[in-house]
Amino acid sequence: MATDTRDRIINASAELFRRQGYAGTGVKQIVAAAQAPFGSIYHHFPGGKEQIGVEAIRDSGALYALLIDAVIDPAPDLLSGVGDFFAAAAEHLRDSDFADACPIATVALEVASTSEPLRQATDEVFEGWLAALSARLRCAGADEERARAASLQILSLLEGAFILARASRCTEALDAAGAAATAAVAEALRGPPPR
Amino acid sequence: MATDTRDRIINASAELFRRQGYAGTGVKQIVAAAQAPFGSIYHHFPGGKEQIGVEAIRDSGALYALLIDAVIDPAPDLLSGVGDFFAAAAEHLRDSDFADACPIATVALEVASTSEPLRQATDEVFEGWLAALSARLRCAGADEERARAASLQILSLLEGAFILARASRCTEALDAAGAAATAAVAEALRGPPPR
DNA sequence: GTCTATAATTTGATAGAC
DNA sequence: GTCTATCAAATTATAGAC
Repeated sequence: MATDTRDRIINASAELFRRQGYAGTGVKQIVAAAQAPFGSIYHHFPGGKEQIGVEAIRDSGALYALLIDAVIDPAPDLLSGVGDFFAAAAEHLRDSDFADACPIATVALEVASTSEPLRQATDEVFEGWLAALSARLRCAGADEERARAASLQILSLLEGAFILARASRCTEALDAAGAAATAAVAEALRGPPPR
Repeated sequence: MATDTRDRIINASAELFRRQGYAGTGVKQIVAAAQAPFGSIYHHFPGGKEQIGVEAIRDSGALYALLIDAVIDPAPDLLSGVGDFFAAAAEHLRDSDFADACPIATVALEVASTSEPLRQATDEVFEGWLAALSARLRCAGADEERARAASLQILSLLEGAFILARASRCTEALDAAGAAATAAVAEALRGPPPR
């Protein structure tokens, strides 16, 4: 199939970018991992490495959004769902020898000041995740403003804890962050405090 | 002076790594920014780029620790001190056109799975910051366990919010994270809840 | 010891044979 | 349309002139 090669290239790129970053991953390394001939890169992606980057970021973002659904939605309530997600993230990180954390965080930091197309792609992915989180908080009863703030806090906690966990090769930070994230959910659902 | 060149190389490297990451910064770019001749790199740093990386990470870490002191210690109490730090971080980020966030986060993610010496350097820097935060929380009355957890939460919030802020070119995430961080401080100082 | 010139390799990208 | 051979430029690193 013709598009099969294309998919393999995107998947391989996404995985490599997640672990080594954008600049640290060469196009040759990508085609080797995707078991694709070198020239096919520029047949399927006329925009070269940057186009691959944009598509890999979007693809990773959509896939991770599905993961969020899959872990949070089966939980009895949002509070435990968020807690479950941090626990699952910690487990997956350990199982991957501390390689697989956020699929786009490394690239996001690398390209924030060096490539507008890539920066925008990471921004859109983050905003998508935030919208999904925020919608769930609103469904659970939080008002718009609190839902947005809590979503930002939860995602910040997750992303920051991923950094500390990968650097220390230990999931302690994810445990602490998970506790703070569930606290943020509880706070958002508590509603405006009586004064 | 002989060591002056060395310092300029480290300073220039630290600045470039902060904005573009480790893999995205070439040795030639470093010597150009440091206004140093190319050969002097390997005179002062026989270990090459990786040695420069380790020293730049350590140097950045020590400098940022001083900044933490400078912002938090003048505050009337730890709670407002932590709040001040997030506000100062947001201002500095805006002033640098969203380039200057955490000095080592980008590198930390890049090297976590690719270079043990660099990974260890980032780990030590993070642990140093956590120790400084934890000591302040203990001074303010938190017990050891709560001080450690709150420190991890605060640093995770800061690092994660930096990612979102750089990607979105907007400091909204830092504001939300700052609020959660002060809440974490308050929680840690509240002591064990009566049961 | 400072620095230039260059080595050896790898980078992203292209041309053109099949 | 698939893939090989190759390009020019950039990469880290070294040798050796001064």
